Amino acid sequence: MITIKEIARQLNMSTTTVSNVIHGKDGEVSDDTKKKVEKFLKKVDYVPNINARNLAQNESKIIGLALKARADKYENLIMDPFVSVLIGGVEETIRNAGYFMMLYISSDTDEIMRHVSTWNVDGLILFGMLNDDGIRVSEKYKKPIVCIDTYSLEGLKHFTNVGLDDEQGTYDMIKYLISQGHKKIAFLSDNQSGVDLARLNGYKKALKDAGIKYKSSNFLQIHPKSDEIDESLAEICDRSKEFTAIFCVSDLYAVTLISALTDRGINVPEDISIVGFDDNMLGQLHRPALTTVHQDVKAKGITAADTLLKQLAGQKTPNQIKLPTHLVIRDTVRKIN
Amino acid sequence: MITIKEIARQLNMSTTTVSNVIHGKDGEVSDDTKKKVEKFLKKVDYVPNINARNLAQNESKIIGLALKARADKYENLIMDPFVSVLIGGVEETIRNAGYFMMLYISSDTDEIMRHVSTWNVDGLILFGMLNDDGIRVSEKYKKPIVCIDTYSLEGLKHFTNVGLDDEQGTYDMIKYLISQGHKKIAFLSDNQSGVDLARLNGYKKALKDAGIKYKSSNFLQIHPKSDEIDESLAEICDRSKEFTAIFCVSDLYAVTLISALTDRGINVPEDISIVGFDDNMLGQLHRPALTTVHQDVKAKGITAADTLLKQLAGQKTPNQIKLPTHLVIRDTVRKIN
DNA sequence: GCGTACAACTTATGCGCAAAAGTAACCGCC
DNA sequence: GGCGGTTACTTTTGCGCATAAGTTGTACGC
Repeated sequence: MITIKEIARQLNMSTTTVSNVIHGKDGEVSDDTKKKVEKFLKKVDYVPNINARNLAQNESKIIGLALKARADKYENLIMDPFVSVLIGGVEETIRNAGYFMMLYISSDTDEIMRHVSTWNVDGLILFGMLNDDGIRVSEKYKKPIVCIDTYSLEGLKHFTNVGLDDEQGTYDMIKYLISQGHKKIAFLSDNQSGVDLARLNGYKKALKDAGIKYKSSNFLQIHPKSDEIDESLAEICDRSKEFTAIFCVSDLYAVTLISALTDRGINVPEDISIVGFDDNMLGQLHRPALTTVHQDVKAKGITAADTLLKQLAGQKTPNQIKLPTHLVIRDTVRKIN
Repeated sequence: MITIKEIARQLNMSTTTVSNVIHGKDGEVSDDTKKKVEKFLKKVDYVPNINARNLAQNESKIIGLALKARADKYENLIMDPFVSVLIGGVEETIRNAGYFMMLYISSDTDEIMRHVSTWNVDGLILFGMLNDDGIRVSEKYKKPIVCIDTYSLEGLKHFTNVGLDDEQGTYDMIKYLISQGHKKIAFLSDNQSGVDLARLNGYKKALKDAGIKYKSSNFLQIHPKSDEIDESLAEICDRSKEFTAIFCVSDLYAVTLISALTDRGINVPEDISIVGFDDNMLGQLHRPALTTVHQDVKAKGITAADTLLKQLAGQKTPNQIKLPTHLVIRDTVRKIN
């Protein structure tokens, strides 16, 4: 790798002059030398040593994307197309802005923090952090942080959140189910916090507005860990007669559930209606095609990255960005009387 | 961020002493000072500045994972669960070895090369490169390179390839189809090079061994670009009566095709048998569940990363690693007479 | 014809770290 | 008692870059 010093030596000039040309500092250098240097740079295919540059500038041009997986969801997380689309959106945006992306997947917040400080990343995008983790990280590192899908009022004082109007999206879907004659609607999720809680609230609100009483027994818990999922699916299938429709917090769960039901001879949507949330390829390719709440995951990644880049450029950004959702009516809901 | 210099000042000793403790150079430093320094390091939560360290050491502790997307497959690539599982496998392995992963997605080899040299990565994992690209990159940067799923005899002189026995896997599947009475078997792919070509060879070989003549018209070309895919699917569906079974080079294509067929009232496996390759969640969750060739994508990522780490440690590795495949018989193949 | 302003450079410094080279004290040994 | 060897340090250097500070040379105004 050729260095500025060597280039300067060969061109018989100072390193500062070369450096000035590299940084396009016109006015500091004559057109003549500028051309000469530029030609030479191209010839030797000069690439700056990023470590030296970063050391001198005290920046890194790296944006960290930390995916925190709950230990019990690890496999699931990385399998989910949601994640790769998100990564794709972030990477593309960051790269176009001249930044680099360092990906970090862990279930340990401390490990993530160590990683962040080691690399002195310029900014951080966090996904899947527990609410308090985001705060912990942001308090320790005074770098801009953008969280994705984090629900925490306290957190919003410390970082920007990019999310959805989860409550509204769910509300719309439940309202749609009710309009199709459904009253016994279950809510399937793996936890009752953050995003899932917001969706649960939308569910409750829609029921309430329709005069249907919320029953806690209609909250169906799925255990995503690979050695438990079959059991929890079996339980849910066994109880399927209690409901006419099940709202699942993700397409993944919806499709998984439909498979389990189908295997037991319970047909969707004839015997029971199933809806999801996300609108990813899983539901799109499924037959019957999944009725679901659409969210634009790539846009989420892009928005998160854009917001972070703005903050790095010193611009103000709202501390809460909610992307819209819309219903995608396909074939897994039956109209009943 | 506290520096070694500052620590040395506060402890009233030289930076070298501190540095020696950090690097565990016993014998260079007394137990007393060692303990003192270690205590202090813990107290101030010292984290080395990686840029300075890398500059001084001329290494980076970064492994680059470059995903090259053919421009027309970009969306597709990042959507495919294949990619996220692969990323997950690589990231996990690299992280456990104390390395970091920089992810780079691009359709431009030159851009990837620039990225590589900018960051002075210690090693590179390439996926989706055209065969010659890998050689170009490896000739320019004398760093260890591991390619995934690259078919190039020439390339194997320059780098290690981690792949599958694609030919055998396909051979086994076609043989199975034939054992189920199928003779008119189509081969669906989007190109005829690399992995797909190896699978095509397996297909041809199995036909030949069964005394069935290969017809080039049985090669079905799918155009994955979003504005062309519907058209090519329609074409294929229109011709579906010509075959009793279609081998698809990926589960994604298989499931996509089944959806298209189903939408036209053509049932799988009653009217036509469809098989895939990969065995990912797409086919697992599909009903009827997809009969496919299993490959362990995570193992692929892990193996690639492991191999690279070995090379970085100066160990010899084979220049060609083929992971095994096996058939997964599920419900998309009908036995015919 | 002298001071000033400015263009076009060069020299020097430091970012934080690792490591080579240097130093000083001490111990044992013939 | 002088010398090699060892221990436990310190001083110095340099990685490649950016930049602050310094140095020319020259055109211009009065």
